[in-house]
Amino acid sequence: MTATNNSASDSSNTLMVIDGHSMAYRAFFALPADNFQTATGQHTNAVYGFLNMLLAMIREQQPTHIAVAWDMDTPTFRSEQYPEYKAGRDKTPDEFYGQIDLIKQIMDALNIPNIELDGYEADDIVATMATNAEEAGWKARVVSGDRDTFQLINDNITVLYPMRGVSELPPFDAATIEERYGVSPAQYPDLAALVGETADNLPGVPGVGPGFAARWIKKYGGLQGVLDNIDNIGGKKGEALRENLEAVQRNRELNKLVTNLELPLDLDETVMVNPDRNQVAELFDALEFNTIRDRLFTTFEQQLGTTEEPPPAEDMPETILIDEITDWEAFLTSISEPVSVFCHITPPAVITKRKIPAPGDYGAIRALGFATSHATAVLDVDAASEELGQAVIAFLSDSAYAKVVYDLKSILKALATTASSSPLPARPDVNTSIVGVEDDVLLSAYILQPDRRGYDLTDLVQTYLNTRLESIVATENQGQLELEGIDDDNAQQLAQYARNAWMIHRLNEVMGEQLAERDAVPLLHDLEIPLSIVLAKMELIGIGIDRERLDSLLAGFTNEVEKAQQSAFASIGGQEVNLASPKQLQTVLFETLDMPKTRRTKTGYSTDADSLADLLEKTDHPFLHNLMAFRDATKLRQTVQGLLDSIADDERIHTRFSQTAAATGRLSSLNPNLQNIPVRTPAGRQIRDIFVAGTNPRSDERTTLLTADYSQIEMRIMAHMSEDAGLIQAYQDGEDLHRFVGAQVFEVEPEDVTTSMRDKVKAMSYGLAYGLSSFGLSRQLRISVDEARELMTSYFDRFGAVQRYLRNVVRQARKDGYTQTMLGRRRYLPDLQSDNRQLREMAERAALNAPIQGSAADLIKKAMLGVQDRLERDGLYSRMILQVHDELILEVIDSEVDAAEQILVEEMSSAATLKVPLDVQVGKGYSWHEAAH
DNA sequence: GCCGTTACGTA
DNA sequence: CGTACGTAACGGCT
Repeated sequence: MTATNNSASDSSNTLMVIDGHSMAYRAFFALPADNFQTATGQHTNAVYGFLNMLLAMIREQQPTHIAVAWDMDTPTFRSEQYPEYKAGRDKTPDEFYGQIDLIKQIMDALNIPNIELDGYEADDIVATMATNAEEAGWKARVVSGDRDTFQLINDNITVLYPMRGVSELPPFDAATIEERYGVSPAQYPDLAALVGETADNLPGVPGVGPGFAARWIKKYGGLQGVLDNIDNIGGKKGEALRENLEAVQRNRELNKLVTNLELPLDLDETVMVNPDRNQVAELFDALEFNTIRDRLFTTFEQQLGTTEEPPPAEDMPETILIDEITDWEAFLTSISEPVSVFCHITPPAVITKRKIPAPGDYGAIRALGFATSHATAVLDVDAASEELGQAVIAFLSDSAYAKVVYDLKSILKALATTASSSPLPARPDVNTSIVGVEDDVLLSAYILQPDRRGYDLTDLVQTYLNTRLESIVATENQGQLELEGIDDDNAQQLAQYARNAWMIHRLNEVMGEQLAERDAVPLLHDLEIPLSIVLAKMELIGIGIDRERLDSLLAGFTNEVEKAQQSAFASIGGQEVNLASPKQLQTVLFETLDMPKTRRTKTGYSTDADSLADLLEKTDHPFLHNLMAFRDATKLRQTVQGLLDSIADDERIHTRFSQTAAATGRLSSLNPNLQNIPVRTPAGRQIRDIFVAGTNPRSDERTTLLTADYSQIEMRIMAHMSEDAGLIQAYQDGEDLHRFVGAQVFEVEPEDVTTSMRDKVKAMSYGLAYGLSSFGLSRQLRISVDEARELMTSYFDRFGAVQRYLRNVVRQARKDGYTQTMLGRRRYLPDLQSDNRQLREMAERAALNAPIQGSAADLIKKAMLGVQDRLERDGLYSRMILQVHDELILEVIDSEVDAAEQILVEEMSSAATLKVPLDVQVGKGYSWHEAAH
């Protein structure tokens, strides 16, 4: 965007210049600070109010140019002339702290200049700019809560003055001033000088208000006239005027705004341009601003004349439409480098009632875009001949052609299930459907930035290429199909797919370089990409479900919910409240029943399980017991209902493993989440019992579930990384770790370690990797903070290397800016440098945990590749179906149980060679519950 | 309908 | 005032 249409003489230009501090301060008092706080305690009410005001002003005033003027902390000519100037003001509230700086950062991101000038106030900058604008033949709009700016008003300059907080900013023109004060704008400072300005600590003439002052000014034509006739003014007020003559003259000098400052930038440089979306997104993420984000972009787009034209694909080679086999052959022969392939996958059907994708539906590939550095092409699958379809399939499975894709796993799944009637018939063999994938830019982005929130192609293009992809087509990671910004014309849609392929091509170039720089290429090539293929298989296979038992569980839990609810109502005298509403519960517990207050939350007092347990101890009220039973039962019912809704047509559940969700490198599971199926309570374990061994398509044999989990993987990784001799010895000797540690810490013989001792050191050991504090430990163990502190001290006395390691992890992370796992997976933690203590300490705990949790994730991912490879190479029919962080679940046919078990143990325990053994425990059974050991 | 909050399941 | 996740319900907002 250039300023070509905004030359300095253009009379259609409107400059909006804002007195930043004045507006921020108004916004601060207009919105409750308590309601605008980030998780880390930074207040944002002034920032939010300011932005809202800014957007409203852009919409209403439609400026072509914007600038924000700021006061500096340094003395001004006014304070030098009159030291009491602005003295005696109330102290700025603590909650205001930091908000000015945030606003300035946002202005930077919006490419709106922040202007400040040593020795002058924002007002003077505002005055100079408005005057300059007028001289250039522009209009000017001054946004300020300082009435001194009224003196600037004329035909071309209007002041927008905040009323009712910052929600209304009516324009003040000459008529408004005349009407309100009875003087012209030019005379307003005369009036103000007589009346005085409390806010600036400028007393005027006692007893003289705006009314009298206006009358004098009218009569004598201005302050000068008043002073010339000072002896003709009678009465007490005349007397007072004569006595305060100096103050009035001083006031008039001080409230005169400077209009001829040397500014650090030209008017033209305030032209509105597009915001830096990345910077805005980053700031808004930190500020937890979500709804205002779109409003901001829309406002800017509308004001700037809608669309940013430049197609994101500068330098993009011309696109050819492939609709004949000869086109395809010509395209192929021209290729001498990896081909970027974009697959347009129709989104799966959605169950409208619950807004979830239909279980087991992975969509179909309807179009493909292709790109290399010198060619782009697009192919409409529906319009393709069978011959052309076959040619594409051959290309995809040909390892001679290297490929770059976005979201390999989704493509493999769609390809595996596309209807056989399509020119692109189903390619159920995930091993061969696409071969030669050199990069999946989705996975590359994850490795480069594992704590991003979204990895939509649009977002990646924005971040890495700094361009916009107007609309792109949905895949698994994007959610929905929307083609905004282009018309229905099929050709245009197809062109978009080619552009997407081109973007993938360019992303690959940029990201490939970054990955190479940080030696992360093996992590992509040898771990994440092959894992994507394994995960695609696991998702396609799914896990067997005993629907009948699940149905009866639902009935049982529903019944329990009902019973608990009735008892709960009965125990509070028949009052019917919504037990699922924390708000209503608060009323019952803390008002009706007048129970002691619990932990504070944002909206009142906590009613979580811990708090209820505390209350039960204190009050022994039956309502609490019933409420807890209700909570338990609803949670279980909800889990069961969720599972029932996710059963696919093959009577199995196909969870989706997200490979890009967890910042530490772990997988996550969704739709449904099979990584949080209950296991601790008997009722919960009933749910594990409905996950069963199902039928194997290649065998008539009976099947069994085999589970294998790493024993204390994170503790072992800590022992390995810290090289703590005691811990390593204990693991090598195969001792009961917690008993061993307990014996050391409490200085008793291992056989004399009591359950209570063991529990304490166990909690401590587990807590270590999370950055547990003595306070946290005391809470968890329900012991005093002193006792917890003693426990920690004697723990670290015995295992000093662990403490040194943990400290060192944080220190190194602070130095490097990131942590690293055993396979070199990085997590960047900029907050380690934050001034905000809460933020910084959170980052420190994350730094502590990330290498441990992340290395464990690395290990099991590596093990999964090993297990899958062995199963296939050994020709087994058994299949890996689930991963739950430190556990793998296989569905094996009975004749392969021993072989599969051996593979699991071997591959999992050899995933890495540590200074301690990697113990793997295996269990088998018909159900997941039975297979637990 | 969207979104933040609260609550709770897992490793 | 212990890390990492996903899901669901409520209730205020648009």
